[in-house]
Amino acid sequence: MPSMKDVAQIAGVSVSTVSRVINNSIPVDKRTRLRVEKAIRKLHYKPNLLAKGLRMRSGGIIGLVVPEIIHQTFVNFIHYVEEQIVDHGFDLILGNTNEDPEKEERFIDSLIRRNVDGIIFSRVSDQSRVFKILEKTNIPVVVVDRFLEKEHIPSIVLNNYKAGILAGSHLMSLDHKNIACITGPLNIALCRERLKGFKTILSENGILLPSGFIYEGDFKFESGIYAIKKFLSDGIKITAIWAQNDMMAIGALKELNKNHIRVPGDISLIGMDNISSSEMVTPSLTTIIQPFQEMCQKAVQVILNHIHKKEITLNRIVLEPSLIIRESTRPLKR
Amino acid sequence: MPSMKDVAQIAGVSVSTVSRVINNSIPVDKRTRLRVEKAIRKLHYKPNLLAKGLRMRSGGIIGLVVPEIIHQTFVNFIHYVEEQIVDHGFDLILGNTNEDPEKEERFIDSLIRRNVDGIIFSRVSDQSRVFKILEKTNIPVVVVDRFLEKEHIPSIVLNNYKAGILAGSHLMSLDHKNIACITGPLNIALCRERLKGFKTILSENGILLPSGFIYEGDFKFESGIYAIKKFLSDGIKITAIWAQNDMMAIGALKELNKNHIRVPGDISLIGMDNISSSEMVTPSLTTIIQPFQEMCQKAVQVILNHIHKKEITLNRIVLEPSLIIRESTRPLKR
DNA sequence: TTGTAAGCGTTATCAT
DNA sequence: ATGATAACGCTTACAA
Repeated sequence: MPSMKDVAQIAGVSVSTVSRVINNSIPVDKRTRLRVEKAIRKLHYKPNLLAKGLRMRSGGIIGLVVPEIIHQTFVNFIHYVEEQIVDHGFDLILGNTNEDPEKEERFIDSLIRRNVDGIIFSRVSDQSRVFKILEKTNIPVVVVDRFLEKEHIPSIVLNNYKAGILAGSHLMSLDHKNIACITGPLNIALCRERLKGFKTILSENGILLPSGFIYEGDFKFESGIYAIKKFLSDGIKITAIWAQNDMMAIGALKELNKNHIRVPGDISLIGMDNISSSEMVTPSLTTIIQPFQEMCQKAVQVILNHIHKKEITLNRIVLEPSLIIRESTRPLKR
Repeated sequence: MPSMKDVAQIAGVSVSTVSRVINNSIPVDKRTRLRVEKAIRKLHYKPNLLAKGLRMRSGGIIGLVVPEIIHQTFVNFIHYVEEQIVDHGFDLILGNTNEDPEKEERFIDSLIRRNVDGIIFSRVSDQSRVFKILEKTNIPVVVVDRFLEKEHIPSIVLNNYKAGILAGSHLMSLDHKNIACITGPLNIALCRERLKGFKTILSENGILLPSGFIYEGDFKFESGIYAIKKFLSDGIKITAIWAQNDMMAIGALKELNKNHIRVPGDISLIGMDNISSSEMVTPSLTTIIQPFQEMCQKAVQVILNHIHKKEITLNRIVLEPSLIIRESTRPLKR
């Protein structure tokens, strides 16, 4: 690979001039610029990014930390973040932590040592040690899909409370009164938020959500299956279910099918996330949409602001969910 | 961030000694080593990877090029490659090309300029220009899920012919005789291979696959839907279908459901890939498994061999598919 | 065994 | 407007 030196030699100038025409940092004579550009083309010269990154203390990369890759939510994040990142001329280093604090730390460590320009987290745990490490580095950081309570770290989240409201309202608008909920892990704040919104809107309309009607899952397909098994064995009478993500909704659907309970004939089912599978199953799922793309756009924007303006404009950005009605919900028949 | 210089100063040695204890490249006195290690701990020192990469001409990263992120197949690749990569102490830079040659080139370019240690491609086009660029760099390269005809580039692929055999055999073992196939894009060699295997085993057993029984799709959900629509409007009589990936199989399932054709009651359906959705739909899908994890392991192994031994051992690795029988296929009722 | 110094390929500060 | 030169943080002959 040719270096600036080679270009300089061919163009008959010094390396500094080459650097100047490349970054047009300082005005340079038209005729020498032309000579340099010609040499660059001739050699197919491209500046080495490690050298540049070393010198500028900025590696030209952004790190994305996910707790899991297979999960559809994070696939969305990876997809949209990558899109944004490269649009702004950065490269993306991806790290999967598997919720393992040690892997998390190793990855962050590696990023720091690469003079990373920013780090985007999705769904980190509140007590993650990495933030202590990052505090000393003034590397821009943003958390997607999770508020950090203690820290003053910029974050972008969905209005999860509102999601609960939407789900509840929709079901009630269809006259359902015996409603159950399959939640995500309730030690995750956003799940509690969702549930709170759901409960609130129901109770405002005189509908109770007894604890037996709530099943705490873990966002996985199997949770949906177990939830239905539980509801069935408990013998509770319901006509509608909200699962806090589509994966669990699809699990529920599967188990309902197995028990010859028709959706939406006998039970209306609503999910959340609008993952691609949600319109592939039969019946296609009514669900709550998270604006993943917008979330990622904001995340990158926050990072860029931080990089360029050295100042954080807005710490907490809240985006709104919306409802998409498909086949899995229908009015209660009397 | 502290540098070697700082460590050296505190330990009262030169930077070279520090470098030596870190890389234990050359024996160093026990007592000085201890002093250095203490200083390292005290400062929480970690070598800067850009400087190292610059000097060593090896960035400590591996690039992964995918044509699409959302697609389940590539999610699998990303997942398993990441796993392997970090296990071997590298970081992963992810690039999505969207099949756009320009994006492809920009990404490869960026990797080269980062002194990347190796590049893993999945499903590149044969005429991609990047290989010409890469030829001059002697950067280790490996292609997963695609043989490159012209080039002598190491690649790891599935025995797609065998996949066709497996699908066909299974269907015939269930006594099906009127069989259709929904293929991927037939300009992709692996799709032709799959079809060839399928046709071959059928014809060996006296079963023909008329061209009207073949629908060329594009691996997407919608293709499955269109295929069924076509079969139905053409009025062809079939009792079994092989879709060359699960996505299309699920699309087919959806459209069959819509037309009140029961699976597997009226039609047996078999897919390929074993994506997570394949066991979530009802009925769960009989499908052909690709050993994604093994493919990625091999890919990384090939890269590492190339890096260390400077010699390519094996150019083409072929892995075998297997069949998993679930609910969507059953013996033909007479 | 350890230190000195050159070099990896840039950018930035100073002169000129 | 341009050119030396130091610096970024590391590895590695070569000397000592």
